[in-house]
Amino acid sequence: MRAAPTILHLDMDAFYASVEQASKPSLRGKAVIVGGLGPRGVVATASYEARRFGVHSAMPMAQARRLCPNGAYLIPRFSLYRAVSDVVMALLRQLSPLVEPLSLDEAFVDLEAGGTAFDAESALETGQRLRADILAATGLSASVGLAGSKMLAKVASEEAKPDGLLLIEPGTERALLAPMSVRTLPGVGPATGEHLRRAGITTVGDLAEAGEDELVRMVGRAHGVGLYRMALGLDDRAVVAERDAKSVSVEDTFDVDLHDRVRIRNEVQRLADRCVHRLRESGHSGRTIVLKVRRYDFSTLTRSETLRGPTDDPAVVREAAARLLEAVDTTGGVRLLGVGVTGLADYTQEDLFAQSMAAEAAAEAATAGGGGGPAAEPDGAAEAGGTGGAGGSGGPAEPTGSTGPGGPAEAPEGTGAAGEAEPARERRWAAGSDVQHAVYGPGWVQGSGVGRVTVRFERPGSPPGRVRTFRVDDPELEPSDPLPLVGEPAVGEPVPEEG
DNA sequence: TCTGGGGTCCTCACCCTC
DNA sequence: TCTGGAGGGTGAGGACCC
Repeated sequence: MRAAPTILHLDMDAFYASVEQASKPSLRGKAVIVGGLGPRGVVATASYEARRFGVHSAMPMAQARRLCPNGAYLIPRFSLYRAVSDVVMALLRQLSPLVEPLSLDEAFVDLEAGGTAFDAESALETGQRLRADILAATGLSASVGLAGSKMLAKVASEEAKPDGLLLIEPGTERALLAPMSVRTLPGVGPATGEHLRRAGITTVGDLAEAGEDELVRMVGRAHGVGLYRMALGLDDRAVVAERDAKSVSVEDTFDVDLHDRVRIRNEVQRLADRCVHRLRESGHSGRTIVLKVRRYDFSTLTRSETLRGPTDDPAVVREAAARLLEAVDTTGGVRLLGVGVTGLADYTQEDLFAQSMAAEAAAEAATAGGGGGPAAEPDGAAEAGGTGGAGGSGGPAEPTGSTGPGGPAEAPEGTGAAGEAEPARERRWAAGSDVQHAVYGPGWVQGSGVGRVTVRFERPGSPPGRVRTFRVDDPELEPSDPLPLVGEPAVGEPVPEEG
């Protein structure tokens, strides 16, 4: 039996870059590249204008700058992207209760389950209406794929990009897929693609011809069976609305490799705290602690330890991470450190009991005048990016992307100047971030350096605004929250001048 | 100036128990 | 008592995705 083409795959076009263009009118039609701006940053999203220069996601930012020196380079503003994504996902949920978000800008929808489509005609109509609704609600374009399965719907939206819609008619799948590159199929990345190419398999048609046994021999059981079925256009995975997280992790890449063992230890502790913070936010505890280390030569290793029971105690995670670090040789330097927790469990009574015991023990230790042990730290120590005083390290680390070009270097290692009044740090203005000026109103940072910050005063829906330069410590300039892309009345705000 | 961050899934090796 | 195999748990690494 052929499935009706009622699985919809939605893909927002160049999402982060499009949001930036919508919120910054002077960037419309220009090459916009969003990603980490530090020396080790990579491109998260490039606008279609930037793609014409060969810039694409996951490319090192330095390479992107060489290819497209006149592009606008911006840091990601996830809070804004999340807000826009919420609007889009709400529109999808009006179509069906079965919506499976894959990321901020992508989702599957089972239209039949929502009663909004039951055949090709009604699916097409729904898809077109959805694209129009998204445009009206966000000002952004989206591509839609419609087919009888998730895999084919995703292939369809990929083919429809940008700003298009494609429906794959039941019965035409194999003929459509056959000439396509194996890389079209989800799960075939650079390594598998190269592996297949060496065996003379470059198209989906070649995959189908090779047969299941041959593919299993080449790429393993699970992958081989899956690949063969996809090559035949077969995919019966259901759209799943709710998925449980399986792990929580945090990691930082450093602008400069870390060598100092004390500093490395401190960073691991800080990451452990951040990880626990995220773990608690998600309402989980976890049993296996994972330490990730990427060394100076980009070789990556992980070390893990499974506890007797799940925990969300920062002291326990810190200690486990520290133990794991002891077994890792870091001579030569490390460029990335990460701490993760897997084997997640729901919050349980046992956990609460264990924690209260730990808290009691900590309180006792404190009253006994011990002091110092990490286990004695109050709960608040898990707060991410908190006061920074707990760790005693030389100030918070600078993850890649946080500094602008030519920004001040991170604090020197081992400067434990606790107690001494630190010299006031120069205010930093990351390119692309939102600001509010007491006189000129809302704007965004176009660039900064040598004590100056350049701001363009414009807002979503306004004409391109004018640029002004201020001292970085100008008291009239404040960081601000992003403005909504659509529907914000510009009452009482100064109107940007045409520049 | 090479190569982010947060995930998922799979494979393989090793150890232990039955 | 010894041996072999199955199967689960654990640890490490690789590939992939957005």
